[in-house]
Amino acid sequence: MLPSSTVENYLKALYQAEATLGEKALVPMGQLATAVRVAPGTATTMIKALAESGLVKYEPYLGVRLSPAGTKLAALVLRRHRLVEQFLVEVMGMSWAEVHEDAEQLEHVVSDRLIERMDAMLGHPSVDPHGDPIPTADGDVESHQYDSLLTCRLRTPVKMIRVADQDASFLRFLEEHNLKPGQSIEVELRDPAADSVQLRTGDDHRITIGTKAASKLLIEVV
Amino acid sequence: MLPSSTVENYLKALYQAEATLGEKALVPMGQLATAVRVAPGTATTMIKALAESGLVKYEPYLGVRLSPAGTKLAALVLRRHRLVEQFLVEVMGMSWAEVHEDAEQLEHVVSDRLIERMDAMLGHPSVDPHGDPIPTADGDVESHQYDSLLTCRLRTPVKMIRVADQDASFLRFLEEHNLKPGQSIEVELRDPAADSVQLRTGDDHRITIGTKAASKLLIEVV
DNA sequence: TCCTATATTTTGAGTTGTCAAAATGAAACT
DNA sequence: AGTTTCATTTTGACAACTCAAAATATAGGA
Ligand SMILES: [Mn+2]
Ligand SMILES: [Mn+2]
Ligand SMILES: [Mn+2]
Ligand SMILES: [Mn+2]
Repeated sequence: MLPSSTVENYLKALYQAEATLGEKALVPMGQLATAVRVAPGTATTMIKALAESGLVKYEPYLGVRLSPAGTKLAALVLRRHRLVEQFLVEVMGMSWAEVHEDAEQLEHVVSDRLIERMDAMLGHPSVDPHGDPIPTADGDVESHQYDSLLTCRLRTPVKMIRVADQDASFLRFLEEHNLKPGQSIEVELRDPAADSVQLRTGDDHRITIGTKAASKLLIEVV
Repeated sequence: MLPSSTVENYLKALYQAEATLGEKALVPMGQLATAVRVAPGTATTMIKALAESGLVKYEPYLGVRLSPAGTKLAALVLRRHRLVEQFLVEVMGMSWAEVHEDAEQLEHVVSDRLIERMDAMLGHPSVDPHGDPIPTADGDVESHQYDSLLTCRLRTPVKMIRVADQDASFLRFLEEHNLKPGQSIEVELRDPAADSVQLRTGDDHRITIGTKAASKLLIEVV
């Protein structure tokens, strides 16, 4: 049985939760329910079924973890999602702020044939428009641990790598200020009292953003 | 409530059945059930629900017909289907023989934004790769009545316009012999006893096909 | 240890879409 | 008119997914 879109969404949510929570941690049911926008009891029911079919390991009252099979399936959904996003931006000229919603649906219906065609047309990209890594067709991902503009050293040239947030208005804001993967940046000042971070971008613009926003902008020292 | 994929498939099937059956005729439940690949009783249940929501007119024991609202909805599904097919062929370089299956799924999830973007990239095409007309965004279609290679005059130059069959292996066969919309053709001979039709194509190839196949190739006198 | 706040599971129910098989209607043929 | 045939509808059931609200478990504080 090939997984329904619903199942794919649960698996993908778990995969992404595990990625931010750390490998060994169990994902709490509440968090999963929130992620897939469903009542807590609904998530419990679904997870028991997924455990039954071997896609997750379920520990009542503690949480869930993907099994190896579930992890692979989730990675393939993520591969489709990200390749579609990259395609919508690079080939169809859509804004990186608006591709997420479309990809959320398309990820469940694009065939292998189609997704591999997109991959080829894009020259086998390793990251999507937001800098998120694209899993291979076998489900392997290269996952780095990046610093953010909140944690990196001050007055040190860094390069933006990835945005860890899909919110459309946030992405539009970033686009307006040229804060996209590849951009060179320096953090000039952090003001904990003001909850703010002052940046200078490679094209010599100054912007001040909140610490929450800064933590979403992942970077690498040049 | 926006229609589910299931509802969209029923509406589209009705639309296409009405097109071949003739405007005023009711579509028999059996034919509809076959088209959407469902048991007869299932179609009855579904149609009663659609009648309830005003998308079809249902005459028990006689058949169904789309309401104006249902007709418009169906035309928009068909618009998405055909624009997607055209996109897959023209932009993604896929074969016209393999795009139907993908379009069958994509037609239910491509957003308005995305479909209009495709339409623009393709230069607002009026037909899809099989020569089927693409409805406008308001649901209007230009529907001609074409002769086929089975009904046209012998030894008279005609131009191929449309293939009235989506079967992949048939389409591959046609592709192999360059029998695509736009191709010039002449029917040299029809042999009712042999159930065959002999053709000469514009690029001077001779092919003999069955009458059933010939009836699927729609043409226009040059 | 007892109590309380919070997360999780259970229960009962509803929706959508489906089938197989029985019942029924319409039509066609003696 | 009576009977057979075929399409259609009805019935009863099930699978997948969901919710609200009640019941229960866990963990942290008193
Ligand atoms: Mn999704
Ligand atoms: Mn992304
Ligand atoms: Mn479809
Ligand atoms: Mn077509």
